[in-house]
Amino acid sequence: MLPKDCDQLVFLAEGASKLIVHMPDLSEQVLAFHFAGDMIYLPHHSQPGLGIIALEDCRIIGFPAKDFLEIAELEPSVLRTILDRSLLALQRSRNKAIRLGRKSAQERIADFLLAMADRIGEPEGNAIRLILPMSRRDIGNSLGLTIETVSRQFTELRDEGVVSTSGRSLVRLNCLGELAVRAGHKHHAEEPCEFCAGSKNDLQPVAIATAD
Amino acid sequence: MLPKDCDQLVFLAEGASKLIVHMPDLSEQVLAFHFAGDMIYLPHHSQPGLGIIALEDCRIIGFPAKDFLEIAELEPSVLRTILDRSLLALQRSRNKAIRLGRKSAQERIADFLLAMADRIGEPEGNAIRLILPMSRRDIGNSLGLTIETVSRQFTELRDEGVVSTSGRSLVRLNCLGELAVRAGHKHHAEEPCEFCAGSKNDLQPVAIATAD
DNA sequence: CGTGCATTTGATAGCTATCAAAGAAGGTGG
DNA sequence: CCACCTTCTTTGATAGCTATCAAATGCACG
Repeated sequence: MLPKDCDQLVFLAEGASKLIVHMPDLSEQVLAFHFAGDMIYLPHHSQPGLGIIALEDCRIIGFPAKDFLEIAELEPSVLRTILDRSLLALQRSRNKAIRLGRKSAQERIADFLLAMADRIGEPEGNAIRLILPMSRRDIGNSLGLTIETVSRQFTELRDEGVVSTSGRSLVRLNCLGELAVRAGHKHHAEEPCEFCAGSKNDLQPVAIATAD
Repeated sequence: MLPKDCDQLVFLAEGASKLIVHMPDLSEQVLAFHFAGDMIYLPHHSQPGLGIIALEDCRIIGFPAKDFLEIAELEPSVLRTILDRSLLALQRSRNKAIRLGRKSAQERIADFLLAMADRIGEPEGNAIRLILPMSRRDIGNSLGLTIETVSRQFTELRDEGVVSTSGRSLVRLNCLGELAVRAGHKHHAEEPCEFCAGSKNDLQPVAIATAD
């Protein structure tokens, strides 16, 4: 696909992808997920083994970084935009490092869901609807958890009504406040939503409409 | 110290520092260590709670990012330099995420020591001498480990002759190959050094000269 | 409707955090 | 220069969490 002999600047125009790195043990580690509008810098030269893998149909545009940046220097605003995007990527990477460094499995999953809600969530009343393009394996790989642990955390959140799921990819976040608590972002939800308040002890999770 | 009401660009001219973020539970998380020559971008605006803390006497220069970048746009090569530094920071952050995501305590410590060797190590024969400016607590905090686990891993590496220590801050990496194996970078050391070869089973670690 | 893969669920082992206490290291004041 | 004190580090014992192994269930696709 993309030439791998030099640094690449890739623009993801449409779709969703994962940025991965091949590990010495031949497995792969997910570094980040990317969505429409993202810019991805691939320093093949200083860090071999990087790769972008599509999670669904994508439209991407790639340039050799060297050439692109040389041209961009003629137009500082372009360079500035690339800088801003890189700084955003850095911020996301640091936030991820925090997740991985000192958070439990449930905190990582809750934090992940909130991060996805920010990026690809669609409001649905007081809740947020998510269509996750990545598998449980990818999620676990990205968060430093096994697929089984990811599944158990989803089950727990579902049993407690914080989220609802339908099929493999559709997730509805019923109570962002409670999720933020689970993610360790705050200590107590100020206003428990109807789902959390009711289903914490005994109620079954509400069925989720698959949309039309 | 530095104004915290707007994004800052900080240049560390001399010394060593840690970049931290204050967590909701009032504890702090170490995001990165920085050394002479590093550029650090502090997005106070989009991510409150960041801070730079000196680990030893430092000389630092800080600018409001907005003003600096406006001026830098007039000189593309400057902007380009800042971009390159940011991309380097991104790469380091991603590597750290890998460490935190799927590595054991020993792998994290070994990887950390190799990373420090690259940045502030001084060759000493076939070994590398490190003067660590940060405490065990900072190391653990940075790697997502407790201070006790860090200490246990140091002890193990010391008992096996891979490293020698003297006092709190002086560490000598006796066998980079073995350390790389411990870090999970490769599977077998091609040429075990004198220390590793001899002390793997029974020899005591060699005393380390404190240098004058 | 059957096949294959992803997910879920269950039981157990291993690793690291936590709790507790002893032992160095460095700094201070006598 | 030495005794003391504070802080950091090391060491030990235990509990908790997650990985691992194993098997069942569910979902998508042909």
